[in-house]
Parts: sequence; structure tokens; C-alpha cells
Amino acid sequence: MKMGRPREFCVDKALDAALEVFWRKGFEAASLTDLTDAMGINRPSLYGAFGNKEELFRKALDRYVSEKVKYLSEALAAPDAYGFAERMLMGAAAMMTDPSHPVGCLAIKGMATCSDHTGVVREELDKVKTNYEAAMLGRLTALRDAGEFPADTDLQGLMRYLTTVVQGMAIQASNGASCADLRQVGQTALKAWPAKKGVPASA
Amino acid sequence: MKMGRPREFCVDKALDAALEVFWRKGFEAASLTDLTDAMGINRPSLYGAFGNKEELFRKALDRYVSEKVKYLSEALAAPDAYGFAERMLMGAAAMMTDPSHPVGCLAIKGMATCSDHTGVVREELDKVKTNYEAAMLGRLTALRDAGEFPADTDLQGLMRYLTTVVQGMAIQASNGASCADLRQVGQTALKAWPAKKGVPASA
DNA sequence: CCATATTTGTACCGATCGGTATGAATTATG
DNA sequence: CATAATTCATACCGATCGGTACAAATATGG
Repeated sequence: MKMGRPREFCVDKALDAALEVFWRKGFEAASLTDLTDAMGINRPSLYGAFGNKEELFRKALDRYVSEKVKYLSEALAAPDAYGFAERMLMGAAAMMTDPSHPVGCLAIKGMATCSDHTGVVREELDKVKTNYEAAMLGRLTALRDAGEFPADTDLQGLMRYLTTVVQGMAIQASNGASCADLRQVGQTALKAWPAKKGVPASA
Repeated sequence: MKMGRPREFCVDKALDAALEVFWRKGFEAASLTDLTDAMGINRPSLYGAFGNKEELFRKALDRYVSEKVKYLSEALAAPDAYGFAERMLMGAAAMMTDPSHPVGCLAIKGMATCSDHTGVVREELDKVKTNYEAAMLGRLTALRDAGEFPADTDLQGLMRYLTTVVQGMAIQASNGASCADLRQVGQTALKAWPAKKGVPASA
């Protein structure tokens, strides 16, 4: 057993509370007072358990990625290219308007917030973005090799289109768009996606 | 002639400099020191000429809307619905990556930044957004009445799709996407748009 | 019981935030 | 020249920022 006075709060619960604050207010706008109030602890406890504000954000972002952005891995697991795009867009619409947590996307909001801000936060967000893009591009490549796309298809362009729509959805969500609104945007966006295999292209 | 010591700086030039700072860093991240340094004036001069930080932002936003978002009015002037969407998307791609000013969009960045922030800034951004949406919807309605769309077309949905892509473009631009990247996104997005009048729908 | 290790609460640190008081400098008016 | 009006430059205000020093409190290991 560990020596010393035992911790009086649950680290996971506190991290969830911090994530909620970062998600709602953004990294810079979330003050330590906001965070400690929501987490139900005081500053030295936060510092002792999580390091500093940037480290706390990093851990909250890790949690966000693994707990809240599941729709991306579900999309990657889709058997065909159309299903991939469909799960991506519909999953984003559902997640970004889920009333059980703040609206929009922590990572996208973060990227929009600190574009001119160097530091751990920016690096971490870039890392998340790079990982996601690599995963999506890898999946699209595999699907092309499986015959889902013509060999000369610009997969990077398709990926960028998809991420652009998802990023726009995050703005829409933070502006009050409903899940139905975003799903409709996704449905429209899907019309630009290569048609299902074997199905003739048409509106 | 006005009495007193004459102003030693050009208000318009100073406002342009302030706009550049707000555009690059966002409202809250732009400090008065950042602003006065870029504007080449000191704090009391800024206060005397523009009121306060919020008022300065409001004036910079006005300038931004009238000087930098011309592509929207150009899109509204397009003779047909496809041209409207095309000018919208291509105009946004060009403006958001124009090297003569910061990348992305001041208004979209602002909305992403202060979603949980009440105040003059948020109200002003909402006003801009509302005006733009009303103008777009009005134009789409006129185009539908002119026979460009079936009578039961969901114009609101089309408008939301378009704005979502443009908003996503702003994030892409602030993340380093090139004009060509964004134009390609726009071209892909256009595939989901109702085809040109008289042209059969197809990819 | 004593020493050690860890957490907690308070109270504080220097830095920076937006905003301003004050007086010198510069102009038009009389 | 004298006065009023306006701007400019310095230096400062209280508030808040992220972060921490310090000591009381609470646990384990001896």
C-alpha cells in the first residue's frame, strides 16, 4: 500500500469534469478556477495529480479521443467505402449533439482556438489530427486496393472533403444545430461521395 | 477645423492592423499589447479612437465583412443556383488562403472561440451569421421560385450544407491547407449540389 | 509512538489582463 | 499671447491568470 495521506477524490471523475470544462470553454478560456470548481478539488491537488494545465488538457484529450470519438474507429471498420463515409458523417452528427456532453468537438474547437499558439496543446492536437488522417487514408487506400475506387482516385482529396465536412459540423453544432440538422448535412455530403459499389451513380 | 492636437496616426490603417491581429489570434487571445504594437499606437490612443477592445473588434469585424467577404455578395449575384454554390465555395477557398492577409475566417474562428462567451463579440458574430444566412436563404428562395429547384426542395438544408463546408474550409485553411486543397474540396462538395439547370445529374 | 510520505487547504507569488488617471504636447479659437 | 480642446506618452489601477510555498492533516513502515 502507498504511504501518506490518501487521495480524497476520484482521478477519473476529476478528469471527466476537466474534459467537460475544456470541451465547453476551450483550453485557454478554461481557467484553473473553472477547472478546480468543476473537478471539486483545489489547485495543489490538481497540480499533484495531473502536473499542470497543459498536462491536464493532454490527459483530457487522450480521454476524449478514446471515449468520445469512437465513431471514427467504427467508420474505419466499415466494410465498404460508402459505409465508411456514412458512419463517419452520421457518427459525427450524433456525437457532436449528444446532450450528455458539450456540443461540437474538443479537438476541432481547440485547433480553431490556438492556431497561432505554439506549445504542448497545439502539438498534441496536431498529433491527434495526424493520426486520424493517417488512419483514414490507410483505410481508403485499402478500400481502393480492394477495388472500391478507381486506381487513380485522389484519396487524399476524398479524405480532406470528409474531414472538412466533419469540421464544419463541429462549428454548426457549437452554434446550436440539432442532430437532425447535422444528419441532413451528412446526407447531402454523401451525395458527393463515390456511389456504393455496383450501384450506378445518380442523385 | 477641429480644435486640439491632431491625431498622429491613420484610423483606417490602425483598424486594418487590428483586424489582422484579431484574425490571426482571435478576440480573446489578442491582447491590448498585441494590438497597440501592431497598430503603432499606445493604449490611450486606441481607447480614444475606438472605445474599448470589444468596440475595436466590432469595427474590425465590420471592416472584415465589407472588405474581405466580398465573395458572398458575388455568389449572391450569380444568375443560377449552381453558380451561386460554385462562387461561394471557390470564393471562400481563394479568400481564406490569400497570402495578403491571415488564413481562415475571422468570423468562423470567432464563433468557434467564444461559443460559451456571452457579450458584445458573440452578439455581433451572431448578427453577421444571421444576416448572411438570411441573404443566402433569400437568394435560394428566389432561385427556386425561378424554377431552379423543385418546389419541395429543402432550401434551409442546402444552405446549411454550403455553410458547413465553408466553415470546415476555414478550419482547413487555419491548419495550413492550400488554395488548391480547398478548391478541390469545393469541387467535391459541388457534386452534392443540384446539377446545373438542364444538365442531367451525374458524377 | 516516531519518522516518513503524501494530500489538502490557505494564502500567496510574479506576470499579464483590460482599462485609465495624469500631465505634457500640439492644435484652433479669441 | 492666453485659453480651450484634443492627443500622446508614461505610469499606474484592480482583477485575474497559471503556478506554488507552507503547514496542518492523514496515511504507512518501523
